[in-house]
Amino acid sequence: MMNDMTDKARPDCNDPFIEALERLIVPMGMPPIAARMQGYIMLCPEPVSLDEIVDGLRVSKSSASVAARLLERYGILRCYTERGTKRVRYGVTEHCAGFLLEQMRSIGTMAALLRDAAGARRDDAVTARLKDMGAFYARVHTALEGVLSEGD
Amino acid sequence: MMNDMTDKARPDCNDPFIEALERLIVPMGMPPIAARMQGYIMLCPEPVSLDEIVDGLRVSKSSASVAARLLERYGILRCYTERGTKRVRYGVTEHCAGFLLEQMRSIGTMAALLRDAAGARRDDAVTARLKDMGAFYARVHTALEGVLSEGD
DNA sequence: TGACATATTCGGTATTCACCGAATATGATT
DNA sequence: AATCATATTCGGTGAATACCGAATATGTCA
Repeated sequence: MMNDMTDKARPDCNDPFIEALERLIVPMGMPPIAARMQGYIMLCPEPVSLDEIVDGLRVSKSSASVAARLLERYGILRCYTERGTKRVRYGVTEHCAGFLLEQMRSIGTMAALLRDAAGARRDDAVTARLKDMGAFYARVHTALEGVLSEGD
Repeated sequence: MMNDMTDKARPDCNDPFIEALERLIVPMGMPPIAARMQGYIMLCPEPVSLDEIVDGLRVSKSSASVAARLLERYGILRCYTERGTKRVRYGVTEHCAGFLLEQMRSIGTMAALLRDAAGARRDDAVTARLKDMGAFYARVHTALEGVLSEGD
């Protein structure tokens, strides 16, 4: 039975790391509460319950629930359940790799879009440019794949 | 004196590439008109004027101006001026590298945030985790730097 | 300097997003 | 099946974003 965190181990919701992470990933499309939650849970030594997140971040239960589900879907958080209770806890995945996987995925998608667009074009200069870009993005995608699989 | 594009060479604003690119980068925080403009200009053989963009994408002149400036700031478009006229034209940069540079930059920033946060932590398990993550993100950043400089 | 062409800024408006608390759904136990 | 604890969904509301057209700024030429 995991204990709730003592006040000493509980992150401060105004921690500079949380604020900096929010400034980094919110402009990238991450909703604000999800961003802060990611930062908060990254600073927690153990997985935390929704109620602890609610207390720690001072947000509504429903907002916490929605954000946690989103982060789980992105591979940033992992959900832990427990026999005998409906309560769940969320902890960070290894490396919060969701952040990197999402970027790798978008680069791979871009490479595919460019390759498809090159196949559809009729102007030679545009076709050549799209092919060149597509190959470049594919190279970057392959490199990312390599370094991300080494990290396992 | 560059001629305006003929109808044959002018991209269709409903081109599948433009729509797919919009679906990819708008959720990443790119404003919709800027996303469509990027796709449109990537399909143009030559740099295009704001009026051509307005006609091609069916948006207001002011929206086109704001979006073009934003894409220029992101390193995705390049602005071409011409003696004797105030008119400007926008064309894509090499590889639209702004997309990749921005991702590399965010990974580098993440590595730095983690390193700083590890230095500030007092719980050993959290410190170790942040250090490990920071090193991982730094490795990915370095690999991206490598492959992006080869692309030049 | 004035006229004109062009880009940019500004304020208004509609739409979307973000967040909340209430209502509802769900899981566990007796 | 009833009860309770917990998570999730839903609808309302305010804030932020997106886009427009008018107003303004800016560059060029005579």
